[in-house]
Amino acid sequence: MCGRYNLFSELQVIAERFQAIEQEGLMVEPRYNIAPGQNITVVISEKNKRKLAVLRWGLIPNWAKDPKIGYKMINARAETIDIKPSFKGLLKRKRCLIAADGFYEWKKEGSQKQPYHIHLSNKEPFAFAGLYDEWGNGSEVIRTCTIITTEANELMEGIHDRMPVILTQENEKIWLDEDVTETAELKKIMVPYDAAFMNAYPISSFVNNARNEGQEILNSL
DNA sequence: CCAGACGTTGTT
DNA sequence: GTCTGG
DNA sequence: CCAGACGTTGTT
DNA sequence: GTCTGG
Repeated sequence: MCGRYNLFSELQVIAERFQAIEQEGLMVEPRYNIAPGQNITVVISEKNKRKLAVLRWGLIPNWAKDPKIGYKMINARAETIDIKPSFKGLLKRKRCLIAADGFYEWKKEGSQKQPYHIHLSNKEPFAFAGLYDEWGNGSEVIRTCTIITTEANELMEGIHDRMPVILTQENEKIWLDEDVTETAELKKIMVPYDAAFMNAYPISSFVNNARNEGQEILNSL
């Protein structure tokens, strides 16, 4: 699955990488330990114009009575996303890119858990496939999102059996294309990223506590 | 029809 | 054990 | 994801 | 809102 990640590239680099021009109230600080429940930077397309936006990680469906449900909805399985009532509708109309430089997974080693940092070999930022929604109860409005997961590729297999869906730049276009509503076409691109272009290495358990921040999180053990 | 859930992960 | 908060 | 709390009453 | 279970 994907329950923690990082985004430390400069805002300008991110905006350029995703061809996203407009920005609204953006998180500028580099983040090395992004956790569910926090505000994150995403790319949304409206009328074919890409813009950066800030959403809370942990989807609260618009029909939810209790927003606490968001703490459980941090991921959506690609395999069933088109049949689950919570995600089905969003897949057609509320897709977003979630900008990242890397993510963390914990490998079970007996009773221990060893965290790993996973990133692209070229060290460039990339995007998770995500869904978002807007929730309100009359007095407040919360915009939230979730990260889609798929089975592990050859690199991830040794660490964990699931991984987030990372889109190629070509597939990012399809994902943000508002004219694309065919589930089949979208399912085709929710697949494990090519392991040949990824790298993973063990890091300190300093990352475990979500209050910990700082570049040293990326240091190899 | 209405009522009630709606999620993923990992572990058992 | 289960839920909430970071 | 992991860490950390998890309760009520009455008093300050 | 939409789906499942009774």
